[in-house]
Amino acid sequence: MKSEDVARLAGVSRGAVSQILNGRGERFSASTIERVKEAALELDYQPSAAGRALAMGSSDFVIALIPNTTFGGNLQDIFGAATEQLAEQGLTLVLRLATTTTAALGRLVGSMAPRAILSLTPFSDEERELLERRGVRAFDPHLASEDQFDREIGRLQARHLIERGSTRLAVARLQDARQDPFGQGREEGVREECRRAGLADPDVVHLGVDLEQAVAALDSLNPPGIGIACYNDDIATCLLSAASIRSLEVPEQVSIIGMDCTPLSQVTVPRLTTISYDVTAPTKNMIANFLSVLGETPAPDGPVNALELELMVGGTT
Amino acid sequence: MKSEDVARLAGVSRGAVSQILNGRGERFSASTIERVKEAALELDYQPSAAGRALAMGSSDFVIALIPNTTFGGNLQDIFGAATEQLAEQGLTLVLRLATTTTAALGRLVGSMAPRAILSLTPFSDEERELLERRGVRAFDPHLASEDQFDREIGRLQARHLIERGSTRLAVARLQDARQDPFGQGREEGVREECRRAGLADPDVVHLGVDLEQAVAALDSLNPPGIGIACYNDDIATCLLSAASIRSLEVPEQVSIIGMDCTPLSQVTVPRLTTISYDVTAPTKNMIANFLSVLGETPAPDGPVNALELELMVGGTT
DNA sequence: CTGAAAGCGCTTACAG
DNA sequence: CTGAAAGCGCTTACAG
Repeated sequence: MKSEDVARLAGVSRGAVSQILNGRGERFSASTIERVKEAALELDYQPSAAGRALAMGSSDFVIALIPNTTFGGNLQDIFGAATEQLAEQGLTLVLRLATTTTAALGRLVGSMAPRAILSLTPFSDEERELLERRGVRAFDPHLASEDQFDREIGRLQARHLIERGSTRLAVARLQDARQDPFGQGREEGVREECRRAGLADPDVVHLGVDLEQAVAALDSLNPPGIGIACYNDDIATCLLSAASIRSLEVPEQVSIIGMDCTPLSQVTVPRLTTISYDVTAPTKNMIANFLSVLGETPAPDGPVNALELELMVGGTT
Repeated sequence: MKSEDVARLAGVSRGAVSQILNGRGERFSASTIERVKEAALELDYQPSAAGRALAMGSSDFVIALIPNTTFGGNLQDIFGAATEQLAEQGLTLVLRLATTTTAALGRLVGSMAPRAILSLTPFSDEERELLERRGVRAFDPHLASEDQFDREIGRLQARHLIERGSTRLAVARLQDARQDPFGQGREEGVREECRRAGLADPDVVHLGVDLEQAVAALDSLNPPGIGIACYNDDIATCLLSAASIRSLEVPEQVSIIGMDCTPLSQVTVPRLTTISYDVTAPTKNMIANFLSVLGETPAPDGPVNALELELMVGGTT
């Protein structure tokens, strides 16, 4: 099914088909336009992505890079809508696992010639420079300052723990450094609040989702009398189990606050205190941003940098 | 950076560059081959995907369809290795959210002309037929019988509960039918084992990851004295919390078995009894299968249909 | 053993 | 208002 077939059925040239189907057909008569569109529909014509890309110098692909990190929302929530919005603009959203090296990213965009590339995590300077050099538009959640954002999360956790009476804080980070990209910023946020409140610097423990590790980590913090700001809800849940094993009362002897507000975090006993953060929001902003840059949609109205954090007070603080 | 640049630098024609870089350059002298390869490296030459696709009639893309369902493994585990294996064959693996309609699938393959399409869930007959008609190779985990597989899981859960002394069984499925594609088969597996053991048919409850629902569901099963086979570990964890809220002893008064062996399921108190299933295995099989069909790799040795289920006995049964 | 030419399906100036 | 032609970057018969 090529454009020639459509042209023949509609009784026009291939050029006309192209113009009309791409919305640049003002100069054709209404009846011609109608005929061509019907022919395309009739034949279920799908323009060849390769043909278009070659002629236009860049493909209709938009690449979304998926980071290694696990994160709150599931892909469907994040990219389901975007896939369709972009399809309406004639663009094809494809997902790729985040490349490990900048060189690999170069190969990817070199061969695909995507219209744009989106990333759920900020691009490095090196990547950004490469993409610019190759003329590929790059978009990332691009918070005012990613680091600032993580600090804010840490501060929020710490403030809440302190409000609830903790006088000794700790930070529980992930053992696997690859999964812990935000740990540093959050730790600093907690430290800041400790100082502001005149408390000692927080102890820091690293652990995975593992009960033995959690018990060891908890022991090392010398409970009772500790408030723990956790990297995520999974870690918080582990520590909650560890407290139960050590027969420590939560929140009286050990306070715990998580991050993400995962579904499971809300079914623990007691229910976990955590911070809810809508991952889909910044992504939606990113997509809206991208579409507006394409000039095909009005600019997004909401501020891109809003920190949509909500404290969910449960029974662990 | 086009093949012409490489040709010029190496002092050969574009055709020669193409042949040599694609491994069909036996007929050229070793020194020519060397020169061309060096020139390509030197210029960091990336063949245009569009150019290749147009000339060859099909692109180098391999599409992997990601289902809506949440499932055990994370994407990185499942597709990280595959991305690289395919890259070695010159193929580009891209991920797409599973299309909602067969028509959308048709548009996708129509425009992308992928070399093959993989799906984590079996293709429907309609989809399979469409893909065949379009000449796109389709691969799915393609278990001996998907349904058979789910039955086996249900049976395994039920047998274990019965072994452990449960004389009254129940099945806990997901409330959201879209997330519950395997529920029916598993329920039947449980029912089968009940009959075989001379027990009454299992009660069936539907719930989401929600504590209130879990408590209500548990109440409706008239504990104590019930063994519950759960759709997944999240549901099992919910019910475990519900039992705690109702002060029911686990496993003495309520037995619970999950499915998936998620990390969090192994840090509950008591630790959840569940079934571990390596999602990456069938996917690896699928990829190996695909590569062998490409004729570029020896056929996979392992049986594709092995049911890699392992009972993980914890403290809830 | 190597190069020149045609063609893949599309779009876009350009000529009528 | 419409069509014929050139060109996008590649591969593949084919001619030398």
